[in-house]
Amino acid sequence: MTERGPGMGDGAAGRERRRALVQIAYDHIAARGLEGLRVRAVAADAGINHATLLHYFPTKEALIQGVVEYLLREFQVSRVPRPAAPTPVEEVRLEFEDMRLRLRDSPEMVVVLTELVARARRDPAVSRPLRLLDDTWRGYLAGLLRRGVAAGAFRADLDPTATATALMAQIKGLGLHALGHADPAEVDALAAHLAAQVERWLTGGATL
Amino acid sequence: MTERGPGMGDGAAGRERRRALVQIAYDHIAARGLEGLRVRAVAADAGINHATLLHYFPTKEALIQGVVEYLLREFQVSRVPRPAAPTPVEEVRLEFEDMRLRLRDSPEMVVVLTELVARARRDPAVSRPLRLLDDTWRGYLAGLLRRGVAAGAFRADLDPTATATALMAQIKGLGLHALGHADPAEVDALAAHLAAQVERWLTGGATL
Amino acid sequence: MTERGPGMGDGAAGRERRRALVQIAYDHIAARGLEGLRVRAVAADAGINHATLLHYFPTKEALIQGVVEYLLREFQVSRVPRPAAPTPVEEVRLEFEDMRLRLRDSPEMVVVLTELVARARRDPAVSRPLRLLDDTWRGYLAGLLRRGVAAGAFRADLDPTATATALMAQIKGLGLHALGHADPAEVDALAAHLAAQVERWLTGGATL
Amino acid sequence: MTERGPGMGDGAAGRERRRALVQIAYDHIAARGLEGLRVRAVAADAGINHATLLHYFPTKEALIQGVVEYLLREFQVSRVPRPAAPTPVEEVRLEFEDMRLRLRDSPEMVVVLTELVARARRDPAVSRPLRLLDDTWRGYLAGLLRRGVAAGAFRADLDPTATATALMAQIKGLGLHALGHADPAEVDALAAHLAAQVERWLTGGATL
DNA sequence: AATGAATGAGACTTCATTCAT
DNA sequence: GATGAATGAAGTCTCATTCAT
Repeated sequence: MTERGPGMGDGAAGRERRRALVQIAYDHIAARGLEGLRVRAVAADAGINHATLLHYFPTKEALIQGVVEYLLREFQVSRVPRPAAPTPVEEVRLEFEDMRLRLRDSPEMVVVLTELVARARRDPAVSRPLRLLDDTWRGYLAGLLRRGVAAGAFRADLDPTATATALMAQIKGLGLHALGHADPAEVDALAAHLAAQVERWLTGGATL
Repeated sequence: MTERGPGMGDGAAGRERRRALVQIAYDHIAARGLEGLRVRAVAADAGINHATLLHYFPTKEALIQGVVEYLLREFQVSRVPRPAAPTPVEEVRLEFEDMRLRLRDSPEMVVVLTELVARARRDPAVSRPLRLLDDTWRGYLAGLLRRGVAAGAFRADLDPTATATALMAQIKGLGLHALGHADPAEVDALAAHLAAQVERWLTGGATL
Repeated sequence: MTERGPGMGDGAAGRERRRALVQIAYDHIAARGLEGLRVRAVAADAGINHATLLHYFPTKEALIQGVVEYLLREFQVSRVPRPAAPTPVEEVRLEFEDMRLRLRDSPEMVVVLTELVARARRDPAVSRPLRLLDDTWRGYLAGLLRRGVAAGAFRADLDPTATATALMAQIKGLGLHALGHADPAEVDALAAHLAAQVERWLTGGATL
Repeated sequence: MTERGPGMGDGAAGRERRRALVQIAYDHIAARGLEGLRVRAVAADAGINHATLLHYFPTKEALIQGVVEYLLREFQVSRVPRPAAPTPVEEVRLEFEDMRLRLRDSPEMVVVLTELVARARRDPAVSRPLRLLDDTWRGYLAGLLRRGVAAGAFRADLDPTATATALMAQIKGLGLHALGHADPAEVDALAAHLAAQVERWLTGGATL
């Protein structure tokens, strides 16, 4: 995905160094924004010459690409482990819980993601993987909802895709709102509120 | 009298030119991001020397500050006109409608806002007015909800403040999601879906 | 001497304003050096628009010229009043006393003078009046010495002009040294020391 | 390893280039004053890009600092070689000779020094090393005078420190005066005159 | 693989000066 | 006489990138 010269950073040591550089760049973006990302500063933090960094990532854009990939991987990893046989309702609740825990334990993740979303509008190299992430996520949620409907846990007239989209928007809203309001208690309350509201919608009366 | 103090560029022509410059800067941010904002480019688009721009805004930050204020004003202005005696349910629905129309008619507004939210984390001069906007909005929504409860339109056990916060998060989520997904029909559907879900929550699920 | 447009600042009020501006410029040079002299800052301190300043001094150089003239005038004025019938020895001593008092009461004068001396090397408009000041001073001192020789107060074999030059160099050295060493007691001691040394030279034995 | 830290440009070639840049900056200051020092012009004269200069001196101030250090070194170097067993009288005379030769052979040194003295009032980074130079010089002179007194060459009632200070002031005065009066013969005469006067003071007027 | 040196494009800002009103 | 607007030249500094070693 990233441009990689032949033999460049392909050994085990090379891979490790690339990983370390991405991690540092990620931290820098979290702290100072994409706007404040400096190749020299990242290299300095890694204890290497900035020209050496460009051996691993031929360009600043390539480094940012690395961060995007890293972030997407982290998103998969940081999901709370699903219990063996969760109910559909439980599974939806865990989606909010995922975001709640991320906001509590690694808010930088949300910060960096927001930075990337802002840039995505001008940079297909960023928007493409981000959209891919969204599509994967929506697919997962829609499936989950469909299973819930089939199992009778959710209303029969539910539109799985539209509801999945709404779910995502609400979770994103939770993240965006938390970004501007540091109080963790408020964030937890908001997460609970949204989860409850969604639950009522999913399981609620037959009307629409 | 004093140099660079207030009072400079305060004549009618001066005010107008300041407004024009802010408008241009706003467009630039929408198109290229805060990161891509260039004093020279803004001045060039305004047909003036870039030093002249600094006559009106002594620093780039001041110009950005001007954009922030402009945006907040626009937010007030771009609300859909409320009917004479709307029902509480109608009023809530109009909140989603506001965002939907903004996303349709002036998506840059949401783009610029997202840029500012990202920067707000590092710049109190941006975060302060943004937080003020949020507080005002929440106050308005909470009042609206309270009136709805009093009028018997909403569930009696509603927590107005928490619900107002959730409402805001959902509307923000709508905006953020729309940023990444250009299809207007999908955005409209999402807005309708969220409004319906909220309505069910507010009214207790019986009415529609 | 300064360039002055017809009718510009020639009335009584105009002259007074010119004087005030020069005074402010003089203070600025004393505080921040010629290097730090700003037309706008001077105008601001005078409570006028910077463009108005340029009505009185069409250019920054003209303003500096004004300061040079002002300084030369001040130098005449700040001499200690001579007693009715001073002895030649007394008169020489008063030359050191003049510098000592200036260093004590208006050190800016010496500061500004040093700034001008430094610039004089590159600016004939400054070096010319400065050289004039020196010549006048030397003429005065040589005359004084000649009278002292004639009166038998000084050695007969004194070279008036060479000695006048040496006297000036020593007084300048006193000033320059004081610039770098703030302790007034040390400066006073130095002045006394130099005066004593000169006196011994002027009145001393017949040898050379 | 770290960016812009010490160790950059410390190879033999780096040291040499730094030296060359300082030399050029020194010449520029001599010719156009500190006020007229331009990073770009220095780089151009060195035949390098101005950004490359900032690779060696991260800031203009650092370059000036380099000039200060260079000047102080030059001052030590440019002293006339002392004869094996000079008399104290001879040693004092050589102090004036030092300044005379500098004024004749490298007047820029005095020019630059005057520029720095003027700036020292506003810049501790300049005033500190300058004061150090003065203190060293005074210490040397006081020791010299003390030895002369001990050897019976100078008056027994001499105050070594005060006299050392006076000596410095006179030599500075010689330099400052020479700055404004280009005629070398006059400068030589002045140096001789001051040396003779000082000598009479030191020896009590009897010897020569 | 790693480095230090070098570069060029460009950013923001400062400031004396000019001009129309 | 006075002002605010406007300008252009110039200045320092930043930064991603290239290159020789």
